[in-house]
Amino acid sequence: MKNKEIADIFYEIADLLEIKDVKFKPIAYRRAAHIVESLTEDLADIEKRGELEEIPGVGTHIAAKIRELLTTGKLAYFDRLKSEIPPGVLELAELEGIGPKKAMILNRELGVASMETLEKAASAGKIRDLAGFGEKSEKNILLSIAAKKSAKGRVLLGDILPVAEKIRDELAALPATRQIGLAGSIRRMKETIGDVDILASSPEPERLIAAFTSLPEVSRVLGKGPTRSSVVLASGVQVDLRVVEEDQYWTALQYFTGSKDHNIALRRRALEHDWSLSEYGFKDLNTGKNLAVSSESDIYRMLGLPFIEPELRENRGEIEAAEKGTLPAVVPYDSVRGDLHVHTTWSDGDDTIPDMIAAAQKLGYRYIAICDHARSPEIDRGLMEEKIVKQHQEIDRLNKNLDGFTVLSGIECNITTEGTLDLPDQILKDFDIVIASLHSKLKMHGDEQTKRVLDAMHNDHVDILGHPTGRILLQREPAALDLPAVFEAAKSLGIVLEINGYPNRLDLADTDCMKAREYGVRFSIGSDAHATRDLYNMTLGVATARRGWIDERSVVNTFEIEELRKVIGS
DNA sequence: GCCGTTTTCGGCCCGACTGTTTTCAGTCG
Repeated sequence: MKNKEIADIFYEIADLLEIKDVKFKPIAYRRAAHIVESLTEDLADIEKRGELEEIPGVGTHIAAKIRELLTTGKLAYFDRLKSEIPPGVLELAELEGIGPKKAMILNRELGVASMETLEKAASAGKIRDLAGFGEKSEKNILLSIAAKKSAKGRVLLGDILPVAEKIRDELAALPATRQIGLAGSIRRMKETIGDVDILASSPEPERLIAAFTSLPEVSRVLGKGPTRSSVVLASGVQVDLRVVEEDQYWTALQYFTGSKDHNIALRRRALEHDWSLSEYGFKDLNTGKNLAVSSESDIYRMLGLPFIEPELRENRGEIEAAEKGTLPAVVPYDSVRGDLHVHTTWSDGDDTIPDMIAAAQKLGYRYIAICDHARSPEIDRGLMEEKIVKQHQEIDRLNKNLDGFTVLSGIECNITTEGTLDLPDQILKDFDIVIASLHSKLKMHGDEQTKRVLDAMHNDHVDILGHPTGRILLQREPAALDLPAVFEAAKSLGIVLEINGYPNRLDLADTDCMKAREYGVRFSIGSDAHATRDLYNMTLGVATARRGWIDERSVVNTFEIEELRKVIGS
């Protein structure tokens, strides 16, 4: 049984215990689940060494449950819990405004066990008579059900980030606004976003909130108070605005950036100093006085820690690493010198090579690698061999007239089901850079899939493994690869692993980056641009690398062209 | 159920908003 499956069971146990109104255990299970999920080693291996109990958050009882799951694949305690909770109650508790308590009351009093039966009961006016409910809650339940039905759930960071930035900028322009910034998961640059958090300070919070709720993008106002408001956009995305006093902005920004687990860990730490940390600041519990803070760095410094970048705040060991001074200096957004994965009209791109050069120069890049697709059964706009010669002639011609900028001739090859590439070696040798990528048969069995990728990596001409797992966010699971074997091979063969910045790929994923970096491999961040506007995907790729704890020297496209050429042997 | 340079027992992050109440529970983030 894999770590992820065990973590999921612990998460569900936490939910079930919460429904049963058991105190504190849900926190313990959730904490254990979170830590298990972010381990870089298999629980089975840790168990073999008898070191389960040394995992933070895992004590005698949870360790025993991990052992039971590893050996039998089942957990009696989990099965018993499930049998004690009426089916459907968990589903009810997922509705906005319904928690464990109300879900249980609805089930007990009305026999409601699904969204459908709840909708019927609400429509029939049966809910308003229950103790603790009223007409308003009945109406809100119907609204929540409608919202749930139409909700797309999480959205891609790349889709929502520009929208959020626009709203932020609109509010920033108001006279009532002092400081303003994005917070929450969007500031941490998580690959998908549930809702958007915006934090502001203002001497006139009500005025700011009134402006916010009447923005043209807003389709429904969920709540509106003197310090916070929630709205839903026409796209179905929820946006929360909090307004605080100016001197509370930094602690509030830290607080609302999260993650929740990161904050809980920080607050624990604050309590060790007899301080209470909240969005309103530090409070000395002995004197009752507030401690001044004038930046986010101040908060970390007071807790004896260096500043922790928002992208790292996931409670994946960043606090411990910060404490030990082993936190990596993650790759800066402005350190990228070029883009190594760019398509053009030569294959399935929308813009020409000169267009892409001009756009790249605007971004301050020193080079780009044109990596159009090779012709494959899967890619019908890919390049035939005779066109490759012509493309190289164009690139040579363009390079002669460029000063301080280099166009590298590259190709994105498809890895065939047999683990070969779709171009012969005598052609591959003429490229500066060769990316090998999976585009088809992503559901192959794990052993076969891994062999296929490893075989391709053994081709001497391959420089980069493109979007290594082939996942499509919210759509397609990653291929069942033995990633440790791939990382090992990348290290020994000198193959660079791509962090693909295309909004629905972000592949390698942040957590895979964290694992890969332990092997000492190198990465390239590529936009996979199919048009000039896509070059901005680089930001998403860098964000993913940062979330994966990758430093600048591990990313080859932060190198100047001479050093890059040495790495890719061109 | 976990954890301990103030604890092996007694804590476990903390505040806003809503809708139900007539002082507060539940939910959310």
